[in-house]
Amino acid sequence: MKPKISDVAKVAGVSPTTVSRVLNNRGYIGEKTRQKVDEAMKQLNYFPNDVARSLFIKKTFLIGVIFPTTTNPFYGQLIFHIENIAASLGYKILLCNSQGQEDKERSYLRMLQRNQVDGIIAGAHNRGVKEYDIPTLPVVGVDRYLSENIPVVSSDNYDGGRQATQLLINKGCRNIIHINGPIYLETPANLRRKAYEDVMKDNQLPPITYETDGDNQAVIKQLFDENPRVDSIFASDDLIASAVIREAKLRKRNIPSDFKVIGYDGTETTRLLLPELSTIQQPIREIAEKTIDILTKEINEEGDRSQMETILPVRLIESETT
Amino acid sequence: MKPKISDVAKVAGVSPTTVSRVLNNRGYIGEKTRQKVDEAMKQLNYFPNDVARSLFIKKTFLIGVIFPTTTNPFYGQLIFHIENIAASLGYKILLCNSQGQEDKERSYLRMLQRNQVDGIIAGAHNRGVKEYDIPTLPVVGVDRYLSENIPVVSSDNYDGGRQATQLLINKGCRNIIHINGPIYLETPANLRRKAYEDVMKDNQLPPITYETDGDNQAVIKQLFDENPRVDSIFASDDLIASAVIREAKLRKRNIPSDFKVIGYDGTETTRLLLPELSTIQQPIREIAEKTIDILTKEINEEGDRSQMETILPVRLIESETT
DNA sequence: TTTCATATGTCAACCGGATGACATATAATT
DNA sequence: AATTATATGTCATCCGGTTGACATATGAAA
Repeated sequence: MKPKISDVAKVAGVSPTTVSRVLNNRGYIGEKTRQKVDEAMKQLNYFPNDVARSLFIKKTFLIGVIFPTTTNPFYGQLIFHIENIAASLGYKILLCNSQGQEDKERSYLRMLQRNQVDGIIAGAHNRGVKEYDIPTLPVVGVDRYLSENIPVVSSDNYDGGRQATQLLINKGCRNIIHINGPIYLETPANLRRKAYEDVMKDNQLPPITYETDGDNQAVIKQLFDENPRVDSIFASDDLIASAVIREAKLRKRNIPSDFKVIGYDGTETTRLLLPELSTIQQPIREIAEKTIDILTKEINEEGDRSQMETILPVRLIESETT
Repeated sequence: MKPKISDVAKVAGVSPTTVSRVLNNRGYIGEKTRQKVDEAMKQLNYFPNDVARSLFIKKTFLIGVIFPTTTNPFYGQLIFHIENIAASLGYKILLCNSQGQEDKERSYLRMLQRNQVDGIIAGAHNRGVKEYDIPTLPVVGVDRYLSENIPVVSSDNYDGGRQATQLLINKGCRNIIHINGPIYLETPANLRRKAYEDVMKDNQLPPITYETDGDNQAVIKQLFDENPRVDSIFASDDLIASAVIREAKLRKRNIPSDFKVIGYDGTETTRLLLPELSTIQQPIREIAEKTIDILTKEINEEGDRSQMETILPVRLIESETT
């Protein structure tokens, strides 16, 4: 049986209350007593039961984190930083991979509430999941509009889209196509596409966009078939950009002289595996920092309801595909 | 204030015990009563408090997961599958990024015990962290020997190393160099190197190994400088392999005619970003499955202490760098 | 000598829910 | 009419730790 406070008290020869006082540094405690208690805890290999503690203090120091999948390098890196910063503040992470499925998202939300998390960070969101509006529970969205009452942190997607498109134009491209993931999500990431369209129009160029539903390869083939004169592609993330490069090489296009590609995200993993890819790098660490900052302030009821949207600057990385 | 069982009872016009009976499906419950209770719960937006429940039943359905970092695509994908399978069994994941630091690992272990996790899955391990030997708590290691009493799940690293080396030899390479990450970890992954050395010796070829401490690029440059005649490299993971390719291209080596590279891991992300890389693919999903299978059996005290090591087969992916 | 800060103990209530014991009531069976 | 399965209520206890109230003891300062 796991030892409890009363067991520690017996071994140390003090009262349970005294042990609790030592644990929580409350009231008067003598130096010798503290030592006796510490020794007893070590001897019994005692660990305070945070479940019991949480029940009483009505706080778990748990943060629920919902993203589509840790497999994607962007989310993997973002979650790493979130966990990291949270841990430094004494918070622990309950991990949820929603996989873009509404029902999973809903059931995770129930689960997190049953577990009495102190707050939720979510970057997954299907239209129609209204369950995020929980009056009693702080929630922060990352790159996703969850509800009018929920603060969002994202990078400057519009500026990123603008920079990417402008770069291609500056390099002399005219037949620039944008390709993005599922657009039905109400996400600030759609601004990348909007910026692309705006910049194209400003330059009297016709915007053409494709959308992948997951099968990147098929859509990209179609794109090339339907647009033989395409001279560059702005992909809404680096994975798609990579598939584009692949297909372009198969079609004997010369990168970057004959054909240019720029991606989006600029994760550590992409930089390592595909350093030649030009891309728009998101400030992942800063997004994590800001998100936790807002969330913990809401948890401690110091939330600033005036700033509902936080936008962080992106950085253009010019490499060898542009 | 969050509603509790007694609030639900009041609204439904029944006793708290009856509500608890409905929640746990225990004893006799009338259909009308069940409906009244369900409605009351919906009306109050009631969620059972799992903290209180856990305290009483002495089970949290929490699994602590400790790996170096979710940023690495191998761990990201592994954790995704672990979370996924765990969720389907009603378990939740407490995520820990140890970053290869002993002190972090230790403090995570304390944290997990305080939180009364039902079990721990760990793939991080620094020599000297003996705290994994927790008599009362099921632990399973992934690709890491944590202690003599802790079961390990890994892929067949020796066979992977053998296949990789043999492939290079079969392709006519003779100056094959192995490069791996920090080797001081007591990990089955060291078998990759052992296999490389064995195969080389079997073929009367001198094994040469390099070790990176994190700064891949520097070590790789040094490797090329010191071994101008190197004709192929077996890297212990795909990220290193990618850096090797990078450097080889800088040195105008022609891949694969003039110079060959094979990596290790074969994650989804690598396959997407660097599909041309030949590699040894680990069965990540199966590793996750087996790990959880062993862990849950230990949690339910159906553990099979005879099988302390589980080794799953790897798969050679021949692509364009060999 | 009195006063007070320090140190520790005892005791009870509480956090929210689970559960066993027991009482009671209704309706269906025998 | 007696028995039994079904349905619900009351009550107390427990899970492990926190906290406030109150008592008591000691040594130092006033």
